[in-house]
Amino acid sequence: MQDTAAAGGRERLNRAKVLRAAVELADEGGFEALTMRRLADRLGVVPMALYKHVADKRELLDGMVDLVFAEVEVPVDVDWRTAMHRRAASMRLALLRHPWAVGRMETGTPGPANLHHHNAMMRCLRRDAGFPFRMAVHAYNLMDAYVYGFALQEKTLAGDIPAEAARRQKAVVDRKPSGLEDYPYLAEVVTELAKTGFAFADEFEFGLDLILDGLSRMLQQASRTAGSGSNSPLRPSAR
Amino acid sequence: MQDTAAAGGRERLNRAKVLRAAVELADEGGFEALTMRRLADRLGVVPMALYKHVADKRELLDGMVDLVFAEVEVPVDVDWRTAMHRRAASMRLALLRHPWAVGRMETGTPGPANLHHHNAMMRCLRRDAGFPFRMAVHAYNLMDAYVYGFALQEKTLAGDIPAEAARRQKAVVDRKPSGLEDYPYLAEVVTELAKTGFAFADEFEFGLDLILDGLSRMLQQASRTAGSGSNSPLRPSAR
DNA sequence: AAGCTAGGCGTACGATGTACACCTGTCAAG
DNA sequence: CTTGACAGGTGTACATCGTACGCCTAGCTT
Repeated sequence: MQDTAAAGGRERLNRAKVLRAAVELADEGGFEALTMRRLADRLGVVPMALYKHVADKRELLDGMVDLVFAEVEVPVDVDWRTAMHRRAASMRLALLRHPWAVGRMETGTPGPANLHHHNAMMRCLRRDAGFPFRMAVHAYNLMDAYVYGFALQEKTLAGDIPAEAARRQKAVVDRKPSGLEDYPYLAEVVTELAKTGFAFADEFEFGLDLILDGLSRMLQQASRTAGSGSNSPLRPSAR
Repeated sequence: MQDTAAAGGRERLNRAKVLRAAVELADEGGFEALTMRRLADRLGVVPMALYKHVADKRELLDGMVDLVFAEVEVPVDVDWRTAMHRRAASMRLALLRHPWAVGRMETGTPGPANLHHHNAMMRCLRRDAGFPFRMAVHAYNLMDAYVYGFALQEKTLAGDIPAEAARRQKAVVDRKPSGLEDYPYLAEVVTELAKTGFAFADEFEFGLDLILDGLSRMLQQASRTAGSGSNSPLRPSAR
């Protein structure tokens, strides 16, 4: 079968197929499962054949990351706050689908979907919301840091591979004889969250709403003081 | 000289020395420079000698991460807000000194410094600040997500290896003929920040203050409604 | 019909983590 | 003082990784 496929008229490979297969492979087995050899196997091809479509593994990763960016929506024609809320939620879900992408979204050479995404974000903040330039940069950085950081924690605490998370919790609980008794406040967290569970979606919403609240408050304040001559305070409360 | 050192009375290795050398190596050359062989070289020893002190590379990394945790201060005997501010700044600086640790602080098996740190954090939030349990968890998650996420961006945009950052900027600017002209809002960011520069420290403070503002506002509100019978709204503004 | 080229194949090399067997200096027990 | 156990350094070897280099062939252009 493999011979017939190799000898007969098999579909030709192309860059898009390689990238899609790579994403699937990484989704299924995690980042370390993504190997040029395994990727070639999955495509029914010899490892070196891949190099006719991607320059090297770094470029392959760049392409994969851009596919993830393409999955993230930046809504238009809604007020900036719901747009930012939806895009943050959308980014979180994309990173939940592709845990291997966490921490890699801004590395490597940015692809077209990446550039489009960032441009749409800045347009929303500047034109739609009306943030002054520096404040838009601040807002963007803050939101991105939160989303990426949250995705990172969600991945290491719950996701990637479930067995890993279980092992970690076990390691904390079964800590020698006394274990957590030296750490009463940590013990509270472990026992309490073991009872009630940990809802990442709610957790995410909490921080996101708090941040968006702060930003919109600051935006109102900036537009209020815009008419007067006072130099507007662009920082939250200063110390 | 190497022979004499090998033959003569060289200092014995121990776990702490191995960990310290590993941190130095990763600090200097980045994560991918940390190799069992190179680490052994630096210690004047054969690769397999390391395995008498660490079980494998994963355990080595666990130990290294715990050294980073040990560098992060959680101030006591100050009000919760300055404590949290100082600890966040301290964490950011530690991750700036050790970029390889970004995204790895909560992976692997937690070491003693890690446990101590988390316990101290929860103690500050629960006992000193007086947050109710769920709110303390929310607050901790929010702050950690922000700090880790910010460190991630700071590392990929500025740090790790400077040459990398320069190459990235170049790649965006020299984008074929038209380049950024399809992305006017992105272009604004590139040109504007090229002029004025990008102060990560200020950027960090902005987001941190905004978050701490939100948390302290929420804390006041929670303690105000604590006396009355109303079910306290533990969420920022809910949509 | 001729030959150019895109794209798949095979072999090979250096780097990596680490299993396994060995050797040796130090120190406690007899 | 001898002995023998053991902690700790050594050497060899293997599977797996990314990828450089050269060959081969099908199919399209001329």
